[in-house]
Amino acid sequence: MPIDIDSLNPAQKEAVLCTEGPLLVLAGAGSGKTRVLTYRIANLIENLNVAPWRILAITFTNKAAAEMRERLGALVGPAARGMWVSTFHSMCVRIVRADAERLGFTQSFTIYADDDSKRLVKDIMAELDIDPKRFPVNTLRNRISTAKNELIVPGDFEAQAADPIAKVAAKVYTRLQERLKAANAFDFDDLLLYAYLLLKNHPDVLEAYQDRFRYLMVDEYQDTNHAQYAITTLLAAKHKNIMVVGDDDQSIYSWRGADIRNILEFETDYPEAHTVKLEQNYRSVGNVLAAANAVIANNQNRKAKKLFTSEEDGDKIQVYMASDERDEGRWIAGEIEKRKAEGFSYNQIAVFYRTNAQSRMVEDMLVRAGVPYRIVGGTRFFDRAEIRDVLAYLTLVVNPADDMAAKRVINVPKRGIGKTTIELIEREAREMRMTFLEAAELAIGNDTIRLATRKALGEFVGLIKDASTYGGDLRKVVEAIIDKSGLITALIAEDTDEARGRVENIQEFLGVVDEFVDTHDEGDAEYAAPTAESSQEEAPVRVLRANSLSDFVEWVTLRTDLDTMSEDGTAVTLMTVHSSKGLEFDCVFVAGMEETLFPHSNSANDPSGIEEERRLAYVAITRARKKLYLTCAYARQIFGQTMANPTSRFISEIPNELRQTSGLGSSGFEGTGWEKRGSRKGIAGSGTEAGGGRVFGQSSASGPSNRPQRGSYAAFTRDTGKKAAAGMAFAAGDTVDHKTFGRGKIVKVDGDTLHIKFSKSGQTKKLLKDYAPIVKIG
DNA sequence: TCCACTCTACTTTTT
DNA sequence: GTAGAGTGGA
Repeated sequence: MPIDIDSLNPAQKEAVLCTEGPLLVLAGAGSGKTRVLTYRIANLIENLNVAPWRILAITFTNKAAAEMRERLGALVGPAARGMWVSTFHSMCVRIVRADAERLGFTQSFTIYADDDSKRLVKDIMAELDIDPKRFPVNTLRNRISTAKNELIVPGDFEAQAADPIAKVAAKVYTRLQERLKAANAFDFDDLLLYAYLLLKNHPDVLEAYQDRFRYLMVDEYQDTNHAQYAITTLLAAKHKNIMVVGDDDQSIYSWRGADIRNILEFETDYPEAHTVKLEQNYRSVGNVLAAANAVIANNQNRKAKKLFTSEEDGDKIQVYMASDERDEGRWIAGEIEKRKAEGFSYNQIAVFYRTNAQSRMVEDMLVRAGVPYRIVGGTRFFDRAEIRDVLAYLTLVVNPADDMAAKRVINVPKRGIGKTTIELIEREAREMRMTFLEAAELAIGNDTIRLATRKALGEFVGLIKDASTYGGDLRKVVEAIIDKSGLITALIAEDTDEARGRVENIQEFLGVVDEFVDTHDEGDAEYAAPTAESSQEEAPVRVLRANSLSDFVEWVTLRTDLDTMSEDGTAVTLMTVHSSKGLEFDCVFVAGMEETLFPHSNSANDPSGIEEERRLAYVAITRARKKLYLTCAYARQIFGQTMANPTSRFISEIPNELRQTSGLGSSGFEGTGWEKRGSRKGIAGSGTEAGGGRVFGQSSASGPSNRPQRGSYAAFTRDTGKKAAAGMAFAAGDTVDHKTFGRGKIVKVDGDTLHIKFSKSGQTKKLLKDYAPIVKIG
């Protein structure tokens, strides 16, 4: 299939045809950089006869990788399969896995997701007797993470630790690495760190990769941190065929260690580098682009460039000043409906916000307006307790040395193995230098423990051991493990809506298994890492096998909700500005455009912080193809307190003639309808009979069945006149449903105070009728 | 050992 | 306003 290079503009063409030597592509937002990347690869394969497996393309998200693979498939057909198109993290897993023994790990290592590693750090702090009040877990973790991203190993970190926090962090860091190694596990940062160390310290390994990958391409280069920079530099050192694509104006991850200098100084690193600027924007209408240019022009530290378009001007940027966040959400919902009536699809509309916490009110208002939506990020599917439990079981089967996983589920569901027993096992494990699971097995014969507990231990250990012998169909294996774990049985026994929701989530998880099996069949494009021993001409071998539990666990740990964002179903997309990078929508709303929120107060103090916030604003604006809305609220509840903050400077940085302002009392919304009714949560619930849609706010732990992703919008249809609790009449004898306490009966009404006896707890509580999240159901 | 209640800190962004 | 940790009672 010949590729049509003439369809590219001159700058794009230049980037595609410049295949040898270092190349820096400065690609403005919407300038067709993915097209350039894919065409460049296709050109290498089709016209220059480069073997696909000599090409390495690195992206930041799995979604971007998948998209690129798909586009390449369309351009070059099956040849695309031999290529490594992956994220930094999955590439590093592959590299590290191939030579795990050299790093002191075994091939069956597992990866600690964020909360696992946090638990581990807490554990270590307890072990080292560190006061979490003086040294907050997250502060220490950030220090350690930064160190790892800077490729500083514990020894060096300890040596250069100056302040008290660093000294403590150094101790924790040292112990953390020991514990991780003992658990045969890596955390996210370790994947990069160890991949680097492997390449750095083993010249034979490095050479194998250098010879294998003659052409390197790195997307979103502005977001690379030092470790990623060092890895690519090593890989490219021999042949110097490295192309990096990025936009310094879209660098929004410096807090995560991304170093904008990597892109700004590319030309210093490679003096012979060729540079191409892509400045024609094919995405946005003129006014949107002009607004973006105007905002970003306020940044000092950037490479000069100015995007242009041949599109028409389009509508002005709409600025809406709401009275508060409720009004803001309501207005957004109303505008969405108007655009929908004009023919926009919900799929092409997105609402962005700076912080996840803001999503609540927007969600609430969309629910009330009957607008279907899906949330990307925030309380993530894979972070839900029940899903993490299932994952812990699977992880433990793959890697029995994973102590965090073992401790997580040894008493989930409840088996009567309590704190005392767990501490005993831990002590034993430490003294005998064995894994937690081994120590647990040993404890079965320990007659200082109650017989019932020992029996439970035996069952638990037995179930993990048995599970490792299961074979065959992956889905069957996973189902069997879940079944034997007793998780579902226990949840069903709970017999609450919440538990039913959790069961649903676990069932949905099985759908994820199917997805893995489906996407890792014949058409898969993942190939084995070369090891130092393997000959470089060896035919590539696929490594992510569709029927392998360990491969599934790896895949699932490295994926995020963003990757799961399904296209099916029609719904408005809600997400943080950060998650929006790389996406585009016809119609974009950015909520919360106020000082202290956006720019966020945490960034207000230093100029570089403000510049990053401004880049974030730039990213948000440039996602819009046709229509852009910026909204702010005069007053907003932050932390339960009402705050009034001035309008974001980013709004005033947009020239007056490009924007159109409305709001603040002008729309006559006062007391007109559904948006005013009731307290924020729970009131819109349309009854709570089994199967009825509960519409309680999407709080992470309490509403497992409320996750509005993946097409489950049934619960989010328009609320047809259920009364709010405020103003609702209650009488003794009424049955009500409470958001957290479940069903209860009103035993007494005392003015505004309701005395409700809840059947689940058997307790009687006093609740205020206007504020309690309750619905009358009979 | 488990449960329920109280208190506190939290909210920037995530591969 | 809320999730998580910590505490004390059953």
